[in-house]
Amino acid sequence: MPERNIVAKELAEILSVISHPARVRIIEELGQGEKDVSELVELTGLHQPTVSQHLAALRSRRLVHDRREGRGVYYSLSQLWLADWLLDGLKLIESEDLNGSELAKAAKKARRLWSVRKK
Amino acid sequence: MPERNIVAKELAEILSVISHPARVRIIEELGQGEKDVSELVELTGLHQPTVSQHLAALRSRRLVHDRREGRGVYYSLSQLWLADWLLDGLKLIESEDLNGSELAKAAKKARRLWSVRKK
DNA sequence: TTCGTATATATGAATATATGAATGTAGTAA
DNA sequence: TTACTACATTCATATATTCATATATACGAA
Repeated sequence: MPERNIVAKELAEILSVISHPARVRIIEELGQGEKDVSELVELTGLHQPTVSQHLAALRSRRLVHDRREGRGVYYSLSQLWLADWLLDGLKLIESEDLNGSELAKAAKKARRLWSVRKK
Repeated sequence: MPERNIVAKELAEILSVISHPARVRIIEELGQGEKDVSELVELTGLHQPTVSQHLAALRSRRLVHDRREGRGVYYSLSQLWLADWLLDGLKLIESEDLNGSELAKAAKKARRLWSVRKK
């Protein structure tokens, strides 16, 4: 079944672009709406070049889209549901150690925080 | 927001366990139901030690559960919806290059194949 | 043009991950 | 016990990622 292997490989590649703490954070922040690099730097507490590098990785897979306006470059999710899909994945953490571990609680809280889409 | 960072890190860690072609395949195969190592070796065409290593990775995050019966060790998904969730992620491929590229077509086909849960 | 701000890219050292070969262990049958 | 089958682990090597620093580019204002 070479077809399944090809698709599995592609999917794995996309997932590995996503599977980095900084990139998860960026995706969730962008789930709240378009932001420019400075905002993302501030929100994540990372160095600007680091943020740019992660954005480049996300861009390379077209997970995000960029738009230049004036001095800033504004990023948004190519598909807004990506953030929601990721949030659903949080359930993996929530039930991982079954009974309300600290981590599971944090995950629930984060899911609540992030799933509110601010206007 | 240290809470978000902790959760993002955890989620990223789980995603990186998943984000390997062999592990995606294994998860999807297990989405069809419990299988022992030999079956997985045959289905994926990988060497047995390789399959065992990937299973160990998935086990370490409790994404799969193992059960010994006679000679074989049977694996199953800790949460069946994990396979479905992953399949939803395939939409990322399907829409990535917009108009029906070969890859997008393959992804659609794979999603059909895998989303049928055999009895 | 020059200056300042915002963002991107290049480099290199540290670290992490993957792969394949060899070996180890657990159970079954005789 | 021995031999066989099924599976797991270890280790060495190869390869890839990551982060910080330095440098480059793009644009607006003056």
